[in-house]
Amino acid sequence: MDSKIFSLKSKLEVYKAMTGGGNFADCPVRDVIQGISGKWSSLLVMALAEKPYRFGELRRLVPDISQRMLTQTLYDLQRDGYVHREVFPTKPPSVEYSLTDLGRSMFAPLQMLIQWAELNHDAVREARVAFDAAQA
Amino acid sequence: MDSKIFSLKSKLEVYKAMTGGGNFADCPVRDVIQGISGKWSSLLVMALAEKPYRFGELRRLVPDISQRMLTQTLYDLQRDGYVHREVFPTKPPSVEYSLTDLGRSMFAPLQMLIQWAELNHDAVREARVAFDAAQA
DNA sequence: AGTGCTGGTCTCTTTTTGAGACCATCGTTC
DNA sequence: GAACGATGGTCTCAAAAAGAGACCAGCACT
Repeated sequence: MDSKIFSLKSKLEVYKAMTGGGNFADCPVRDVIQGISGKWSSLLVMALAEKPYRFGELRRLVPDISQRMLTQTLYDLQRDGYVHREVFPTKPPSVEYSLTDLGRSMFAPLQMLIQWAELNHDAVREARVAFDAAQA
Repeated sequence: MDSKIFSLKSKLEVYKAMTGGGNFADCPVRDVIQGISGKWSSLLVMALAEKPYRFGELRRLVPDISQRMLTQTLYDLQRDGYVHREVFPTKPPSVEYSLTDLGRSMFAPLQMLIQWAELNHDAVREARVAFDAAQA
């Protein structure tokens, strides 16, 4: 792990990085973030961070993903270089998905967000309840 | 900031946290993550981390968001407790959006991911090009 | 011959998103 | 005094994305 990702920048610097210096569209950072902010991407990266999985295993692990979205999300993750796909010539052929080095390096900061969520999901749930009560 | 979010857990622990101990559906961590993994959520949190903004300012800052999605994403962020909405009785009324304490505490780990993206967007772009070339 | 497992694709329906018109009110301008 | 712009939205309709489930080929086992 490169420790530089832990060296905090000022909010303004981060802001400029994401916006591309004042222009929110056509920004590479935003492009990368949106690539991993899909509904299933982080979940699959998380699963594969534990160990490599085969297609059917992932499907059983995440029961509420459709086969279609599993195929497509894995394809997108592979295209962006986070996931490696390997076909084994068994009968029938089996396919194993695993994180690449890039994927593992991305999982490190993602883990921070997951830990935050773990510590704060109560606060979020309470905020929702309070908000819905105030609306009614 | 609670420094505990920086104390790394094992991958397996994180995995169990997100899956709810083996069950990927009905998991509070996953619920929170999916709430902030929408297409526009992180972008708006980022903008508001710099300073509070008014509705129209956000719209001009993020030119490719529709008014409809801006309204709805801000509503969702407010409901989950990340964003505070304040109406000022000017003529016509103006509305200011700002991060709550919860929103600011969530922005800290999000920032890690943004920094990772900033450092690695070249690698991702190259992976895409290589993948597309291999497919053709 | 029938059944199951593999990792998908194809089609159809429902949900989500995007594009753009419309709205009420007030201040300013012509 | 009538037109215009700015405020922060909502409403409708079209397009895109996602979910549900049928289907497929090949081989093993019974």
